[in-house]
Amino acid sequence: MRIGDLSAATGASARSLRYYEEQGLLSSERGAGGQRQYPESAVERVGLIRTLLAAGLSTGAIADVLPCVADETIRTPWLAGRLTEELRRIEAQMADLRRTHEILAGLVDDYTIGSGHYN
Amino acid sequence: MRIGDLSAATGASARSLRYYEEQGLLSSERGAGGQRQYPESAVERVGLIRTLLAAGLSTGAIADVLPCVADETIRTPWLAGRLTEELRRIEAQMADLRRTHEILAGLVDDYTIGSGHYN
DNA sequence: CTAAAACTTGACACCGATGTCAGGGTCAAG
DNA sequence: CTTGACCCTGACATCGGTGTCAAGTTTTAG
Repeated sequence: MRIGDLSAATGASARSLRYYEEQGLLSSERGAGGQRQYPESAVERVGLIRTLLAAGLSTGAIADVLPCVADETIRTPWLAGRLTEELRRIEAQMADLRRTHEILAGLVDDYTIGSGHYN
Repeated sequence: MRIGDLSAATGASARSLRYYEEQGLLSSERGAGGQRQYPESAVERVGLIRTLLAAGLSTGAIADVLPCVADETIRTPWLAGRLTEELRRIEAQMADLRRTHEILAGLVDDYTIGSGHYN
């Protein structure tokens, strides 16, 4: 498939797909005219990339982690450390979100109760 | 207290504190020489601002929500909508984080098991 | 009084993923 | 062949919170 097809299949813009390749997250064959050619499996890979991006991982972090996902035999101690580092970041971020969620949810509850009973 | 004290007390840089004021999140009295003067309560307020920022709320969103936190009588339907909007954003973000957390945690487990039993 | 420390405003720089535009190739259908 | 859709590279713009530097004012300690 060409870049437009992959874009349509994943929701990522062609710009983003080229960027992922530039950052080493995605590879492509080039046809005669120099146009990118992707295997079907690229759809899944882009999905994974987007998932990781959505969780706040940088392209650099993803570049570190992706080989590990692709080839399970690549398991260096360094990589394990890298993974747990990102896990800690995610856990911290979730804690931040929970705190704010509680605050805002509390306000909404007050509002609902207040408007229902007192306003 | 002056800006340096507030900075020390909250961990926010003086630059950030001025920025928060510029964005309408924080107010200050000005002394004779034009220097900012904060009440003790500012410490807590800055803490709240930072919590909300850490959860990914923009200064604009915080500006919308803060009056509501400060004065509980301010409860317009619009504000309730604004709050739930942010709540949904936060929930979506937590879902993204959970997905990635599972992926990465799975890899770490594989690594641990693998190194323990097979490597 | 003086020097250092703290403050003021204003401006510019950064990061990182993405948008967008320009100028030029490629490909498929008529 | 031609035309329109698609693709290529390269470059510059964007956003938002923060860092940082500059030049000038205020406060505080000696």
